Amino acid sequence: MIKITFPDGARKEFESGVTAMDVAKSISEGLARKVIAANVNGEVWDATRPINDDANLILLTWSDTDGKKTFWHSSAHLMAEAVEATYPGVKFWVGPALDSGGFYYDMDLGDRKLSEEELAGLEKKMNELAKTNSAYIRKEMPKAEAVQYFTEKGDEYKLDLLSNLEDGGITFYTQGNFTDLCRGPHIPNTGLIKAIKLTSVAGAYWKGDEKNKMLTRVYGIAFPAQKELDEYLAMLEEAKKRDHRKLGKELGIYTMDDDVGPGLPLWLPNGTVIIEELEKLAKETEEAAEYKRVVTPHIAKESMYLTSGHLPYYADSMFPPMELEGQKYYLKAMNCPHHHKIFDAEPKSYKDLPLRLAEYGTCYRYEQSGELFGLMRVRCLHMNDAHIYCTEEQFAEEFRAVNDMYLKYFKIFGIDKYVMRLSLHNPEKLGQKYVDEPELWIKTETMVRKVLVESNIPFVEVKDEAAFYGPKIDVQIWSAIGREFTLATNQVDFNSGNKFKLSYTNQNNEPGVPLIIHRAPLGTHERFIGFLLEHYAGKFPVWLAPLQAKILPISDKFMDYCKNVLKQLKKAGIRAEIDDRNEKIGKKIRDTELHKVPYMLVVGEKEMNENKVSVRRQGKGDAGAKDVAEFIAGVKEEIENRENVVLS
RNA sequence: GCCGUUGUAGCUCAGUGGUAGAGCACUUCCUUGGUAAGGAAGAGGUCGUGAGUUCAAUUCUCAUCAACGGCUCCA
Repeated sequence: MIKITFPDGARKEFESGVTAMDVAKSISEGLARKVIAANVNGEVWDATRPINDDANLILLTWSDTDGKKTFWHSSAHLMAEAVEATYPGVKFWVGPALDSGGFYYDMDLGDRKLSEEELAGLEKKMNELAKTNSAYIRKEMPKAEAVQYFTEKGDEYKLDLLSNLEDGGITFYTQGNFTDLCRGPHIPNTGLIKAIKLTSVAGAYWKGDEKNKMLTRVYGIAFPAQKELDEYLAMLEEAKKRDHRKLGKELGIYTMDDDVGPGLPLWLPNGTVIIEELEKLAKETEEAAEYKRVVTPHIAKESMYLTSGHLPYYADSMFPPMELEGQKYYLKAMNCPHHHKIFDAEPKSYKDLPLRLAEYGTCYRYEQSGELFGLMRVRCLHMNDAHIYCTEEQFAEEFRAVNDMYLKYFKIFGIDKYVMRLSLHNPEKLGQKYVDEPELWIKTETMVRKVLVESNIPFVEVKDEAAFYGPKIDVQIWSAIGREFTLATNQVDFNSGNKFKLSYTNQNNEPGVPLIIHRAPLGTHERFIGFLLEHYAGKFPVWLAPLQAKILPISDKFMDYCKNVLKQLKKAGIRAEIDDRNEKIGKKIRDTELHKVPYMLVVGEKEMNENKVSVRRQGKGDAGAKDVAEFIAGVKEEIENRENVVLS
């Protein structure tokens, strides 16, 4: 007999070799039907795998994350079975569950191409196979035997997987006619998979290396009930409505034009208003933090990028040079070298430090064509850039001040769904991807970590993600459709000072090399506004809204009064317009609502006689009549405070 | 850059081997209407671009450009 301990601390005795499923059945049939896997002593196991020793047991169902992931991984196997049945000879690589939901399987279909139309056929086959209620059967196999099996099969992919596995504990899973090398675990049987949707087919490099062969990747999602699939698909539809590319078009924020070029957004008047409000915020904030503004050209000679070290290593990400007077000029992909030159323009003393140079600099990056993505990934970008030149002693405080600036901004915008990522170097790549200064790396990484810890900022550490000149903190956010982006960045640079021979005279009249902080708390106009569009679902707070109030006359009899109200609003600095179309009030309200204008001011005879406006807040309906002056005072305050009223 | 998909009016989308259609938006007229679509008429597209097949191409084929879903990349 063995003792099984449950999460609530209860203990119960069972025969050795009992399975989680048996345990579940001993509790109730209903529970047993729901169990899809088990957590045994902290490891996720098949619910059907015998437990031979005393163990802590958690029964996993669909409501557990590990339950869902097991379910999706088993769904990937089911898909592989359907693929193998449909396209014999296919070879499989890996088929994991995704943290974001669903699964994929990478496969080599030889010369065959898989089109999206064929996914429906595969789905149908999967549904048939699911209904056979085939059990997922686990089998351990010695490595030699496994190698022989795949050698005979001619499956170089699984042999590659095996080459990295230790003998012992190598397992295979079989359901129906499909057998796969797999560490598991799996759900008890295919019958649990009730609703399947194969979402897309894509290419994916083998092992994620672009030098390798491109495999075919099929993405899918599955659920234990049709209703959940329907809800999932509805959620995707909702997410699409938030997509900044759709909202950007609907709200007249930006446009792209074939003649201008890919990744080169044209900012429409509405988008430009937002840019100017953001710049105003940044300038106010930076002024208060004693930054100095600078302006630099969009191009520079090759020699500067040789100095900076960007050439030749990053030439691929820069637009090719233009040649003039026997010199090569590059469009700038970053502002730092220009700022370093400004630092270097006059001799510096320690009394000049920290020196903080800020610029909304225009950069051009030759992003690969397949990478462009609305406003989030573009080839022309405006960074909320600044470089802080400081001494080692000043560094921690400066770095902390930059972090505080981030947090202040995030509060203004109500940004709370993000991850701070501390990006560290990889010692194995010193001298290649990273500047070969092992001690400096450790030293600065420790400093940065300390600032984060002391500021009580939750963060994750990621190795091999640093900039080539130093560690950095990135703020990761997700687009409406789930793509991850770096919104803001705060980077340490202990290298460029030397490269540019930057120096200052210290208290002892000796030369010192400044440390540099690269920071962009608002990222770029492009990405930040793309993000804000999705964050607010287009319903900008009043201070950012391109149009803040729209005056809606009941009929044109009240036009003179409307013009008078408009004049007062404009005088108060409120962005306002009159809807002077020959339409009924319901139509005017509907159109203004759809354009997500924060305030609608309905004006008719009553309002005209009382010198009032009937206020309607976007998304909230009629808020009653107010004196014009009272309304203006309220809105002005809302704007000046940059109130972050988020409407549902 | 790579794999797959798509490209018809300002927007969303039908459609066809015999030189195109809807809704919304737009213009004009009627209506002067009180909190999410009043009515009528009109204008608007050489069907992404180039080439090929054909008596005939928006439709079929190829190339190219762009967008979309991924992969890789993101100093």
